[in-house]
Amino acid sequence: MDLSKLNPPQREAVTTLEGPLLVLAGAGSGKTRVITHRIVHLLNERPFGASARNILAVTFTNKAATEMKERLVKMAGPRAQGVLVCTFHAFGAEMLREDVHRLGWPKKFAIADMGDQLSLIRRAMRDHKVDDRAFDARKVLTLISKAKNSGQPPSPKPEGIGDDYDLITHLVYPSYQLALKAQGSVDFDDLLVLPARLLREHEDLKAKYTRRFRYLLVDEFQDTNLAQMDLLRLLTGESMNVCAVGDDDQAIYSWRGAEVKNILQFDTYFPGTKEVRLEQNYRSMQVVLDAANAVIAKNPERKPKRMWTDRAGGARIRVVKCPNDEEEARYVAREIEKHIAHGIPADDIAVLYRTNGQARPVEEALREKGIGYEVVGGSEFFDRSEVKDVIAYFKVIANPKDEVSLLRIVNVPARGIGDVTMERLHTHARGQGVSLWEAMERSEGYEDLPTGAGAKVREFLRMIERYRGLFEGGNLAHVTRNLLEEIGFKEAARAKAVSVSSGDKKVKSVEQVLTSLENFEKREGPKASLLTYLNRLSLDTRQEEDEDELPGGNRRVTLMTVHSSKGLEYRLVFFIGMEEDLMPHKGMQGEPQNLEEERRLCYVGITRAKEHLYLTRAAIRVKRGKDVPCTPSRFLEDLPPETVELIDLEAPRTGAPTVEEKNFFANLKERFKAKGPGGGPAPGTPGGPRGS
DNA sequence: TATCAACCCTTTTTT
DNA sequence: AGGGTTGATA
Repeated sequence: MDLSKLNPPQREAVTTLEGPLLVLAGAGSGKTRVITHRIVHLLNERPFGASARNILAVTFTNKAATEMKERLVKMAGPRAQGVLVCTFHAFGAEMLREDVHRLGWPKKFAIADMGDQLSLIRRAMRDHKVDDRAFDARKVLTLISKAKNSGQPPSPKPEGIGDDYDLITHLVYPSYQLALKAQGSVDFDDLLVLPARLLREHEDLKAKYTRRFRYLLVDEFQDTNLAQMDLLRLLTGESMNVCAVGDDDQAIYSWRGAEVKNILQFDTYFPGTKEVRLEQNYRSMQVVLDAANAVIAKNPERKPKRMWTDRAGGARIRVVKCPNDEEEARYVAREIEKHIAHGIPADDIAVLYRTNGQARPVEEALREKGIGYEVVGGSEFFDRSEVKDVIAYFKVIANPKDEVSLLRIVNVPARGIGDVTMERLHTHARGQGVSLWEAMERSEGYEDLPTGAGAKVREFLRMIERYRGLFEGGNLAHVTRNLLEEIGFKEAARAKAVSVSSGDKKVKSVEQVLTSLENFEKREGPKASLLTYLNRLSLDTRQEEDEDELPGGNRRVTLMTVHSSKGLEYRLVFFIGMEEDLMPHKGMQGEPQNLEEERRLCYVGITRAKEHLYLTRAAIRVKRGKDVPCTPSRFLEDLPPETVELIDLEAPRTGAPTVEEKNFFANLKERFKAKGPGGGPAPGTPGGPRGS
């Protein structure tokens, strides 16, 4: 490996192998390069005989993990296969897979998704006589998650209770945790908390893991939370060979409990930390970097740093005002078409937005033009009710104690087992202290149950048990097909639909589940089971790529939230919806820290661009089916005028610009004039707005 | 117990 | 706009 291609601080980060190391890596400073080179360097140097399996690299997403692993293998060959690259959560799941029984969970535990969590919380609320409609279960979930991540055990703590939600949380948290355990499940937070407990309470495990993982690397360290830090410290052990890479300016997950503190106080957790700063940006042109720096500079309390680049100049940033969100999308599609014609490959183009809902119009506009695209994240597929139903069948078959899923499917398709019946069974289950499933098994003796209802319940039970046996033999997709056929699932789904086309869509999504299951079996081979499939599903939200042939080869434009774009880069970036209440998002403006995080989010979005950047906004946007006038994002006003080219798409047929908008543009134009215009778009780039 | 119409609220971001 | 829930009716 050629270390001379690295700049001095990069080289230092790569070659400092022993002891704690904190790499403060600004946007585009070659962070990933440092991590991969460092791992390859470890493989080459073999300090104290260390080999690939002594290295653990933790990334933020599964996507990042896969990509890093691929890169490593490319750089270092097959010996890099032994390096473990994964997310904290995936790592935790792996640890639990082996040893969670020591904490009283079954070896075959399931991972509860957010829907499961909310159902359990709602039921716990009802058990505590809390109206689950008057109080938002999601808020309770957030509070429980915060409690877990800050190390609070599930015991009610009378002091420190503030408002109603605090009280409810203290009531509900223990019941929730008990219910979770009773159905043999763990939630996302448990994937971090329970492994830490294993290491803390079991010396042999601590020895096993610290001996195995002697070199730890953590990417995106600014977005780790307390539980992750805790786990990291336990894994690090005495050696403290830990390398954390991050950028406090890109901390955008505080809402999930991430603590920038982890980066700012790294040295107190790991005494003797060596700090390396990477301040040269290799990614973006000067213009883009100037804009990004101007936006982030307004945040107080950052680690001082100055990003610079030697890539002078660049195309001005297009700040585009569009009449409405639909026009915005069509403008984006038109420009993408032009840039592709000018030689920028589609897979070097990204459209970024604050909320997943903004993807819709863009998708439509791109489809209209026949431009291939891929939507990252946005679990739309797994949110469809028929998909959830099929998954719920899997969950019940894999784990009969999963009450949430059982209740979901017991009457889907309708088989005459209604709410009344299930309610009665539930009462019996409670009374006898058994699971709902067991109550169903014993239902023959229940007097309040009509014989017809009881018979149907037991018939359902036998059917599920029969399929449990069939699934044991592998052939998951095939068995699933039989199951769905037997219960008439597709027909029922189609019948439930409001229209023919939506019925077709439902059937198609069911078929997609089958395809995904088939692919999973192909990848995993004989060790594929329903449980491993379900666990992979909850840990890795990536959708399968469909293999459709596209006009422009298989290169696609990427559509995603700014959050998902962290760590990625594109030659051409569209950051859409640059409006107040969207970017920064509504409700994020009260607390100053929230606004600061929105600003960092904006910074992250801007710094994804290597060459061309568009910041678009709509004067009118459809929100919940209503036209809402929108004012420009305050962040636009922070852009240095000399980096900006203002474009105002023709006024719409309806809706004149608001006074604020007029003022804003007048203002920016004045500043623009004062600084002196720098001419039109840079050579070789497509022109401004033109009608279609 | 199933079905249909009226009403409701949603929306931040993700492992 | 869209899906989910509630309440009246078969």
